[in-house]
Amino acid sequence: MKSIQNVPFNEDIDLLSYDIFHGLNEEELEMLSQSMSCSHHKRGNILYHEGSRINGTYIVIKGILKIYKTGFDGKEQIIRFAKNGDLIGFRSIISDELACTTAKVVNEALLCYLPGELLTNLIKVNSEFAMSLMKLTCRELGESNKFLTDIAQKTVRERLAEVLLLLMDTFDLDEDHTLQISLTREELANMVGTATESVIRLLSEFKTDKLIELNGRKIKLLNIPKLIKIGNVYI
Amino acid sequence: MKSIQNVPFNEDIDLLSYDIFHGLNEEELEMLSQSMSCSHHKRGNILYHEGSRINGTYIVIKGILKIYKTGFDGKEQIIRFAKNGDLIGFRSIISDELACTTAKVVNEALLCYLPGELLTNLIKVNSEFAMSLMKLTCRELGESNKFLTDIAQKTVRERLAEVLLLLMDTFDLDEDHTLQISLTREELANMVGTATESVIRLLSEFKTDKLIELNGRKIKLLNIPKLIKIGNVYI
DNA sequence: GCAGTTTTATGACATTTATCACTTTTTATA
DNA sequence: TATAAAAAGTGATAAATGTCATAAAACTGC
Repeated sequence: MKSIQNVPFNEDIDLLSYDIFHGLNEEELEMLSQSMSCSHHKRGNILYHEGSRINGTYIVIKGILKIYKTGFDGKEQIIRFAKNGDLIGFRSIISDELACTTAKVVNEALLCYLPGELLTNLIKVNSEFAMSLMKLTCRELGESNKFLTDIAQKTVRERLAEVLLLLMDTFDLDEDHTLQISLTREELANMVGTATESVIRLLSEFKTDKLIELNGRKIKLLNIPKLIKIGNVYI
Repeated sequence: MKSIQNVPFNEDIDLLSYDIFHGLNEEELEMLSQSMSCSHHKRGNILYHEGSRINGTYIVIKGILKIYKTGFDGKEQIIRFAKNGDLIGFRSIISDELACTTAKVVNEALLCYLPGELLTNLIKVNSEFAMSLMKLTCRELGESNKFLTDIAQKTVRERLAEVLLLLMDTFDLDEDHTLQISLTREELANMVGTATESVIRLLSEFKTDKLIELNGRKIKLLNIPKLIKIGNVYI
C-alpha cells in the first residue's frame, strides 16, 4: 500500500478556520487553495529529513506528526508535535536553511502542501499574515527556551510529570481522563530527554502513587494537581 | 554612581551598519533615529526581568548582555549573549507576552531603545524588514532547538567543550587565542546547564589535557580540533 | 493463528553528576 | 589599602540516571 495518497483539494477544507490564515483576503485565499496540494500520509511516513532542503510548508488538516532532531549518537529528541492547524517546515523556508528537524507521521494525517514562494510572497504582500506568522514563531521560541531551561535544571521525574501535562494540554483528555495520544515509552523518553528504562520505571512509580493509571500506551491522569506539583509546573 | 546614563542620540551611530535595518528607506531610518533614545548601562544593570511587560526593544551598540531564564529553584539558565548589532526583547513585543527572559549587562553597554509600536509599525509597512526580523527569529529558534537536544543528550564534558567553541564563534579569540569574553565559572555553568563545581573540575581537566590554558577568567584555547572532537560539534 | 519483531518490564550495576563542607584566592568597595 | 564579599578550587559523599542483560508481553504481517 502506498504511504502517500494524493487527494483533490477538498472544498470542505475551510482555510479561514485556521488562525494562521485569518488575515488573508478573498483573492489570497483563492490563490492559496489553487496552489495547495493535499495528501494522506500513513503512520511512519517522513515528510522531510533533518538536513534536507525544504521547498514548501505543510499545514496539518488531520492527524499528528512528531518533529524531532537526531543527536549525534542517533537518539531522537522530540521538539514538538504538530496537529490540526499547525504549520510545519516553514522555519527552514524563512531562515533559508536546511531542515533542522525531521517530521514523521505518528497518527495518519491529511496534509496540504504550500510552495515556499507562495508563503514568502504572502508575507510580503500581507503584513497581517506576516505578523501572525511572526507571532507564532516568537511563541515557539519562548516555549523552546522554557523547555531548554527545564531540561537543564529539572530532574527526569519532574520532566516526565511536566510532559504528561503538556500532552494533556496539547491533545486533551477523553471523558475517561485518558490522554488522547498514545506514544511508546521510547517516544516519551525522547520527549523528556532520558532513557526508555527511566520512563518505564517512573511511570510505574507514578502508577503506584495513584497519579496515573496505565493500560498499554493509554495513560489516564488520576491526580493532576499532584502531577503539577511534582513537575513544578506554573502557568 | 548611576548605573544608567542617557546620551543624546549620536549621529555617529550608523543605523545602516546594522544588518537588521538594511531594508529601511531614508524616511524610515529618520523616523527611527528620531524615536530612539540611547543610554549607557553599567555592568549588572538589568534591562528587563522575566515576567515583566516590555514596551520596546533595545539594539545593542556596544557591550555584552546575558539573556537568561530563572528556574523554579532560582538557578539561572543562560539562553544567549547579545552583543553589537543584536536586538533584544522584541520576542515579547511581537508575541504579545510577558518577557520570558531577563536581560542583564555583562560588559558595560551602549543601548538604543526603540518603542514597540515603532517596531510593529515597521513590520507592517516594510516587508523586507519584516522578513529579516522573521529570518532572525527562525534562526534563533533553530539554535534553541539544537541546544535543547544537546543538553538532553550530551554529557557535561561534551557541552562544556561545545560552549567554549560557541563563545569563540560569538566573541572571537584575540591574537593570543584567548576568548574575548570573561565569564565566571558560575556563568559558564549556567550556560552548560550544570553545577559550578563540575565546570571547575572539567576546566582543570581540559587544562591538564593541554586543551586550554587558564588565567583567572581568561581562557586560552590551545587545541581547537580536540575540543571539537570532545564536544561532538559538527558544522 | 503463528512466527518473528518490537515493546515493555525488571534487576544489577556502573557512571555521571550534584551536593556539602571547607579552604584559598581573587575581586570589589569603603 | 584594608576589609568584606564573592569566586575559585578541592575532597568526600550521595543521589540520580544510564547501561546492559534478560525475560515477558504485545503487536504485526503473512
